[in-house]
Order: sequence, then structure tokens, then C-alpha cells
Amino acid sequence: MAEKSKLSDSCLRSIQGIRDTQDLLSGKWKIPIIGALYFNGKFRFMDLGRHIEGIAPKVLSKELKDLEMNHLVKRTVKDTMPITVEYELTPQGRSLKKVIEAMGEWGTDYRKAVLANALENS
Amino acid sequence: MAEKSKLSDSCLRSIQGIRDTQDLLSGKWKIPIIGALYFNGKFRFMDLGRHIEGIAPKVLSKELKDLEMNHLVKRTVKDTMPITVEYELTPQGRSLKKVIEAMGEWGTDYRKAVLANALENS
DNA sequence: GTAAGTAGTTACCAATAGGTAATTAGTTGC
DNA sequence: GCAACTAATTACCTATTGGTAACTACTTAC
Repeated sequence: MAEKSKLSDSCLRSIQGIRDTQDLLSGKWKIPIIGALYFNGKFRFMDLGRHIEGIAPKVLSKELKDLEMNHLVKRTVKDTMPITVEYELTPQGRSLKKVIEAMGEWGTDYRKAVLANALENS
Repeated sequence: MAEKSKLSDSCLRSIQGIRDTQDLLSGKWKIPIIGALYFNGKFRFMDLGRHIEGIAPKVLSKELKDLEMNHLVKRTVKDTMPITVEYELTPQGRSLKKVIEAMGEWGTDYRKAVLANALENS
């Protein structure tokens, strides 16, 4: 029973993978955060917040915790006066390269196509 | 004023693209839907529902409308008796190939890494 | 002592996402 | 007529997301 799926195992595995990826990157802010860290290397908490327009400290804090829990971001407390905290991608986070690039390219292409289409119909 | 960003324009454009992509694929179900259509070609409404475990018709309907509105999925009413409706990816939807592949690969790799790590610590 | 900067946390609220169950409306087969 | 299929829609409810604003706690500069 429950063998209605005609999708092959490899397809199901792929879809599972896509879903996992999406879960880890879910929400409004994880992508901009990862993007900023990906393109810039390291950031302190407030600095990161300032570079991501519109994010509240509460949300930034929560998102960073999520990302840290999933081993995509590393948090380092620097024993400076005043104390500072640095965030950076882990190797696992940096391994998102292809995903980030693919999504970035597709998104910009899509935007162009939508604009072109909008102009056509105007 | 408001020039706090040290991120280059090309980075910001990339992040915008990633965000656009993610918005279009947002929610719990769009990825499994696109995945099924991507790996299987065409599906009728109920068939698609049956292949995506746990989705309610209301939600499937809404997600398909979203995808159709964004030109990623094409809906075709077949004038058969009983009437059937076919859903398939548009060329624009199929152009998600690289994104789908990148996310699928990264997700399965991540899953393996997490499993390996869990075994190490057991 | 006061302002400003570090990194957050807390309480509260509103909007959205998504789930359940029933219903609509039409056709086919028995 | 009645069940079962097609493709949805509707009403209702709950949980999660994310936003605002204020607050903690500690340090440095003036």
C-alpha cells in the first residue's frame, strides 16, 4: 500500500535534497545574510545588521543562531575591549557556492525577462 | 546618506537575484511541485496531488496558481470527458535546471555530511 | 555623569502560511 | 439513483514568521 509514486528513487532523493536546502535557507533573511558573508568574508553583528537593509537585531540574532546550529555560520567571540563578535561562513556554508551562483544567475535573468515582457506589453 | 553598504553593486545584484529566486520558490510545496513536473513532464491535478505526499488540494491549487502567475507552470484544460487539466513547466520553469540541480546536489551532500557527523559523535 | 557603541534579549502584536473538513459542479459506470 | 471520479473552492482554525519598541549589560570617550 501507498505505492502510488511513479517517481524514481533518484528523483525523490533529488527533491528531498532540494527541500533540505530550502529548509536550511528558509525565511526572509538567511539568503541576504549568507550572501553578505559569502561576498564579504567576515562581519561583526552590528555591521552585518547595517549591511542588510531593514533587518531587526532580534531577527538577525535568531537567523544567525539557526545558521550556526546548522553549521553554515561560525560565531567567534573576540576578546577585545569592547567585546566584538565575528560571523563568517563555515566550509559547509561556503560549499553553497554553486547554489548561490545558480540562484543568483537565474534570479537576475528572470528579472530581466520579466522586465522585457513588461516593456513588450506596454 | 544611507551609503553604509560596502557591498559592491554586483554582490547586491546577486543577492537580489537569489532573493527573487527564493521568493518564487517560497513555501513548503513549490519545490516538490516543480520537482515532480521537472522529473516527470506532465501531471493532472489529482495525479500531482497523489505524488506529493501530504499536500491538500486547497494548497496544491493555490501553489499552482502562484507558479502559473509567475510563468513557471502552464495550465492546460483538456476538453476531454471528464474534463482533465494538465500542468507542466514552461520554458522559464525548465530554465530552473541549474538551480534545481545545484540545490538537489548540495542538499544530498549536506544530508550525508550530517549523517556522517552524527555517526562520528555516537 | 552622560552619550554612544558593543551584542544582543524580551514582550507584545499582526500577517501569513498552511492544515482540516466539507462542499461545489460536472461525468461515468452500475 | 448512487458511488466514484474529475478539479477544484470555501470556511475555519492554528502555528509560525517577522516586525516594533524597549530594555539589559558592559565599555569607551568627553
